Amino acid sequence: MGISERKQRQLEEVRATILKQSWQIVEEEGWEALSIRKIADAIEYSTPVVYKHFESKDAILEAFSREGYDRLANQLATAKASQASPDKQLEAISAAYWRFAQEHPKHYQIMYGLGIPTCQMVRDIPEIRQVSDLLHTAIDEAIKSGKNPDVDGHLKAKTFWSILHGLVAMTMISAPGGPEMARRTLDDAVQGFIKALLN
Amino acid sequence: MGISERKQRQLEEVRATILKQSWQIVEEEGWEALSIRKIADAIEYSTPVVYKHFESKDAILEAFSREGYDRLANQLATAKASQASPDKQLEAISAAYWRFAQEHPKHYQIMYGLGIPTCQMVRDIPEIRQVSDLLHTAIDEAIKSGKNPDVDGHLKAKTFWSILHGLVAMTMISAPGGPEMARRTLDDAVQGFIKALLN
DNA sequence: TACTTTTGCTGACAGTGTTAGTTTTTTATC
DNA sequence: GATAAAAAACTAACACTGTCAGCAAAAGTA
Repeated sequence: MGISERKQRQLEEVRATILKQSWQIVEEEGWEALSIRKIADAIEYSTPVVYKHFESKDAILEAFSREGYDRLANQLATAKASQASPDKQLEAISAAYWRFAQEHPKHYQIMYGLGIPTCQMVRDIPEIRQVSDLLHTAIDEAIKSGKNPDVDGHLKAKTFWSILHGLVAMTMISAPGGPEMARRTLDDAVQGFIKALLN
Repeated sequence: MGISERKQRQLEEVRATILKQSWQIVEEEGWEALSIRKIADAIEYSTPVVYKHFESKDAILEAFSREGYDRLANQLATAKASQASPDKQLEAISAAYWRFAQEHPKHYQIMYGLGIPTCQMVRDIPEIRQVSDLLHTAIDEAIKSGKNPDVDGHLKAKTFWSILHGLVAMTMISAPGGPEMARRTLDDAVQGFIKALLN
């Protein structure tokens, strides 16, 4: 009965090929150039085959969005683990966040809907929780280690995330002065935030 | 020879109607629902007429983007003028920035390409300079009034703008806890920023 | 081999931005 | 007022898009 297993394998193989070829199109021509027909052409199947694996084009975008959040969470986690003190951890996290956006701009764009029509419901993608939780715990730990342990961690986590995203987004849409200037801006903002956080 | 003047007037009238009807479509159905054919239908002309007034759909989007930056600049200017001390001015500016995004979310979306395919070249829209200049002078004045007059104004202005945009963008794409929570986050971040700015 | 199920393809629908070519309307001249 | 010239607007198409119903082909089962 290994026959249905082979079918299963082939099915997932096609699914993987769809994602792989889609990604190549996105990297080469950008998100707006990604179309179902182009995907079908690349995987050498007809268009309805794509719909056997993904309910809609939005579902494909969502898959990449999830993948992006997953990778981001991992990179933030290793960055956090690389440091001992909570304030150094926050610095490492912000650096990793920035690096992720620089190295995977296409991913970042769908994740945050920067200039491309995003799949709605970005919010309830479960992979986002990983990132959210990580930031929250990092902030909470930093607060505990600071001189003012009764600040609102939820509020501070939101602020932190907003600062990070704000700088990345502004850099992506205006992109002047190269990433050098933006990187210095990020460091400045994060330093100020941490200082205020720890009192 | 008032005949060509009347023509001119009629021409600009049609142009204004295009923008007006387009805006109504956007408000009612969102940016992704705005199409040339729908505009043509609304203004009761055929599609090529739209192209007599706007080179492309992107040009229409750009017009709204410019309008948005123009209004934002005005609102920030009056907010700034409402306060005397530089730190209060920064507070007023951030509040006005927030208010603009809340009251004109559709405008904000094209201006910063949040989830909609933006006209590229967002950066060299001249109206942006108004906003940019205003923020820079406000920051510079605050720096002069502070205890540390040799901090990098350009850097701080970028940070300030990024914080503002970051909070607005995060609120728009995730939109949890209502604007109440986000507003508190903004106040917190801005307070921290101003404190660090003035030393 | 005959039947059934799965799989994939063709072709269509309704929509998009954009433009070439043609018709209608308006203007100026006689 | 009729007529030729210029301006304006329209029709129809091209090349796309996401999506899906209906049909042909291949694969599995008996």
